[in-house]
Amino acid sequence: MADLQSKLESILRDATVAALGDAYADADPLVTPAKDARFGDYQANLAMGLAKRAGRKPREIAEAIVRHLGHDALSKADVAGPGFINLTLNDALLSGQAASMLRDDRLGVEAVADPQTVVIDYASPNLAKEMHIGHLRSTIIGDAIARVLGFQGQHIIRQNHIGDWGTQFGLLLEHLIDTDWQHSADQTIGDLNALYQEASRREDNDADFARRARQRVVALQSGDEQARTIWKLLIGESVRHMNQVFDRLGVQLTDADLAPESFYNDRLASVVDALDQQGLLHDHKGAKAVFVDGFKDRDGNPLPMAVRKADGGFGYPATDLAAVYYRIDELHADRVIYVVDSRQKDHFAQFFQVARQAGWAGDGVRLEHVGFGTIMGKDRKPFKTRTGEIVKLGDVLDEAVERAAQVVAAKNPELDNARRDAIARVVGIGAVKYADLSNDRIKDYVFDWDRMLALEGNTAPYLIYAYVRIRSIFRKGGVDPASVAGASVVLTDPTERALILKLSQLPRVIESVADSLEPHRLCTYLYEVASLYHQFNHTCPVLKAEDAATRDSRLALSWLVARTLKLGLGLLGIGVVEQM
RNA sequence: GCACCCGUAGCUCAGCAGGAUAGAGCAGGGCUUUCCUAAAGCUCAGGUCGCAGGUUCGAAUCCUGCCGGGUGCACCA
Repeated sequence: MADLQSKLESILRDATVAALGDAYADADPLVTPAKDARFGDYQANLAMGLAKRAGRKPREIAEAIVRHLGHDALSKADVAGPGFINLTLNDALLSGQAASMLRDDRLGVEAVADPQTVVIDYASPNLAKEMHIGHLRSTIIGDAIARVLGFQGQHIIRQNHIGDWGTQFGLLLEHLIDTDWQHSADQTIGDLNALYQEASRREDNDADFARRARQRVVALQSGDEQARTIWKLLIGESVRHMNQVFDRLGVQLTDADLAPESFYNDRLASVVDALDQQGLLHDHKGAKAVFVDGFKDRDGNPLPMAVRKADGGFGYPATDLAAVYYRIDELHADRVIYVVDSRQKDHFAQFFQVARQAGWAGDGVRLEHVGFGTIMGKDRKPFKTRTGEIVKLGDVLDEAVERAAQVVAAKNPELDNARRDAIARVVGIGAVKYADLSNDRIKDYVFDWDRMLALEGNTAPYLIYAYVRIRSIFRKGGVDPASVAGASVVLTDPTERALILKLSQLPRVIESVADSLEPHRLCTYLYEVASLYHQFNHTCPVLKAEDAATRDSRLALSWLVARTLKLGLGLLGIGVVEQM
């Protein structure tokens, strides 16, 4: 099922060739949804651009193309302004489009013909510390991207590149061994957090401790039994905690997706050797480093990327290089996506270039850093608690659910506690995620409870409410959605036309999110759908429609909206509820 | 110092592979409920799209230079 815009593009292309000749077969018809309903449904903007090439006036070209349109999909096509071609679709075509979307469980979004293998590296917290607000964005943006690409039919490989191997473990291990720590079953991540803070403090104040901690890392990485035993306990507890947070967030990451730094330990040497053999390694103050064109340090000297430190240990670039090699060579990635804070932009640019220079990433492989900005407090500084501490992710989720429960209780006091709390979990978590995803990811955004839980505007509660309203209609009317799925959609009101046009744009939106890796585009779209539905709802009675055919048509249209919202929110990792 | 990102209405944000009078929510003024949840809808007011050049038939959108704000430039990830 081709989407409307594709159909129009093909119609316009044919007309352009008919009007101007075969030489114009490659001209992009520049079809876009009309900016204003007064202009029609779609517009084609190619005439102005072709004027110079064809040596004719733009309006003349537009008129020639329109004369050759003569297609029964269009009820109207005319030329306006400097040469815009305004197109109005036949009602029958729109009805047909609605009917075929109703029949299609993918709502008109075709699976890609040639699926790619896409590796997505996201969440990737450092272990041994409790998850905090800084982990939110990577986790949910990455998850949304994985869902969207997965829905397209791409082969998705999630990689949670947890930091389980770095210096923080040296500190923690040394401290625990020092204090004769005994593991017990009821220890939690909170205890680990406290222990880590103690260890950090000692590092700052005790040079000997710091030295021993560094040695402990070496011991761990070379397989020392005592270190390994304690390390496994720490990792186990950290992963358990991480999974709890993922579970609450509704993130699709499991232990099967774990790709810890430690996993690459045995591969580091060979990766570094490979670079050496290609002559890419150079000495830098005793360390082995790669120098990448275009990167300079503060003094303007070439910037080294140390893959092997002077003490023989491997730097984090070595791990990243080993990982990208593994992902391309063994996982056969066509596309590797890193969802990481935009502050690491230079680092990614650097090692992507190394991967290309080393010949690991050929022309067919896309390496992409999906950067994102910082979550700010109302003071426009990085979001902290009132006392200036890092905000724990668990606390944020608790508060979100609590606040959502209050909002729901205020609006719908009849709900019993259990039901209200279940709704609050979906709405509260959804609100946090949506507030994040609906912003252009590259920008910083201000974390604001009131705004994210507001019932109006571009928020999760507004979208979920639109869904709830539709479910309520079906409930009150005692209508089984399956019974209207085959109904023919008739157009009686402009809002119905606007809705169908909007709904039919879903495939384009998905495509644009998949390409730009910007989930906020989907948010904007869903908000427009919900907003149009409320307008439709205001002017068009559904259950009390004038006749049975209109009623069924409107029920069918409502059902299509509900499915679009549910699917779209689902692709963002946000759930819906049946009532609220 | 060098590099990158951001700068759109009072506030929070869309729009930026160029297209018609720049959109939304909040806040402010006014209105709509015999009708499925008024958690809605309609409407008025509000903008030198940071500034200045350039490219173009056409620039918030592309290019250059400034001015603000932020970030990065480790043998830490």
